[in-house]
Amino acid sequence: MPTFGLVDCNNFYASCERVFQPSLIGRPIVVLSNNDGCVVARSQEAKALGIVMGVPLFKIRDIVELHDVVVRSSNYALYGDLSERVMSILAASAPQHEVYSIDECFLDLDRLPVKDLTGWCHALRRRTKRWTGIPVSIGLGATKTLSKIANKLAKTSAKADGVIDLANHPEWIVAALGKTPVGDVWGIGRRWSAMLNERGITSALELRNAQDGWVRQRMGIVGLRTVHELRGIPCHELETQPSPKKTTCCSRTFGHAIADKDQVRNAIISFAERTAEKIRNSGQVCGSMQVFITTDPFDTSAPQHSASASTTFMTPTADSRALVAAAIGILERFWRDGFSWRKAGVMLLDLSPAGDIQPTLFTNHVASNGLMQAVDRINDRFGRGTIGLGLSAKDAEWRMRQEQLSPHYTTRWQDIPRVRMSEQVPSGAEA
DNA sequence: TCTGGGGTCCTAGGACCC
DNA sequence: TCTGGGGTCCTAGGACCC
Repeated sequence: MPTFGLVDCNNFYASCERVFQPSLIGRPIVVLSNNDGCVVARSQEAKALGIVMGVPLFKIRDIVELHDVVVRSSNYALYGDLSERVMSILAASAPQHEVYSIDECFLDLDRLPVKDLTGWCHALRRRTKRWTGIPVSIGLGATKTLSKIANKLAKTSAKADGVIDLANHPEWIVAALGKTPVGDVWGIGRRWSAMLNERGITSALELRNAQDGWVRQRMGIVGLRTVHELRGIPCHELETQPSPKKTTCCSRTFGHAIADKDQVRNAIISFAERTAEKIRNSGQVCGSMQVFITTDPFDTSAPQHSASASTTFMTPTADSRALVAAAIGILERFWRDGFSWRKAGVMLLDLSPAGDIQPTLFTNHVASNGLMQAVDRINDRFGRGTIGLGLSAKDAEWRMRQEQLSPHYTTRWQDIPRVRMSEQVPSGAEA
């Protein structure tokens, strides 16, 4: 029987905010989405106040004021960097591992020369906390799905102290599944949860006991795999090699709706530049591109419309100039006056390794690659957007709001925290 | 007033082929 | 009158994840 471990950082974004600002410990914190729109992360204290995931900030203004909730814009530079630190500790502890998301990592604990797995997990928790400041919980199970459930229980059970092993305690499984709402099972989202509830299946245990044929018919092969995983039959392997992306996307909701074509074009241009940087960074080229714009679905008084179109490249490319030109061309094709646009995006599709390009007679890859490499190096060294195609204004109206942004403590020299020494050191000394 | 962004996989149906 | 069987590829849409 395999043993999967799932390490999950507790309230990750909120915990990151606390690492360099310990005065936030014990206080309710919410972290907002881009544009400071919705709540995307909450500290335990904020969850206890009844603030739910995804709620728009303006709907919880009263709670925020009444309980003095700390509000932060999302600081992905900080979260990404702390994530890498946590993951490197996990990688050193369990060589066979899969970084599953910014705050989660699956571990293969089978071949570990360890007798007391629970003790080993507690030690790993302590080490991660001490070295990074980030608290984690660890769940163990015979499948990924079961390790997810174990992890969730490890977070909520006071007795568990952050670690629960369902793999070596099969006698706990029925109770664990019985108290897990079916919607909390990995792979069961809102739609399926509602459908299952309607049919009297409310717990993970009831889902585990459902008939295969029925599950296959209602939820397809994907749902059936989840049910098998609940029974301890692994259907999802550990993926130790991150697989290359097949698509990539850059999209934004604008600060406010925009009717002016030039401004929308400027936004599209910078999205196209950003996606181009992304795929060059991963050593890929794209075979086709899609551009889309939509009006504000929440503004019921305004006429609604969404438009999108795509184009295919004769030779796959990652050249900013080619991608920006293509994006502008696509926008021209579907642009319509008379609407106020609220969101736009550029998607690159059919990504493939840059080395696989079949050159044609009509493109000069060597010159293109050299220029793009120079651009990327300059931006890497002096900051994103230092140089570009000179078409997109820095202070454009569509740029996102980030009014509560914490410093980039670990990734920007001028933001490095300063530590003031205590009395016994001459005043003014800083480290 | 104010509502995120970036991905994956699967399936059904249509076009087309022999 | 009576109109097969088997396959591929592509796309749009729906479900899910963090």
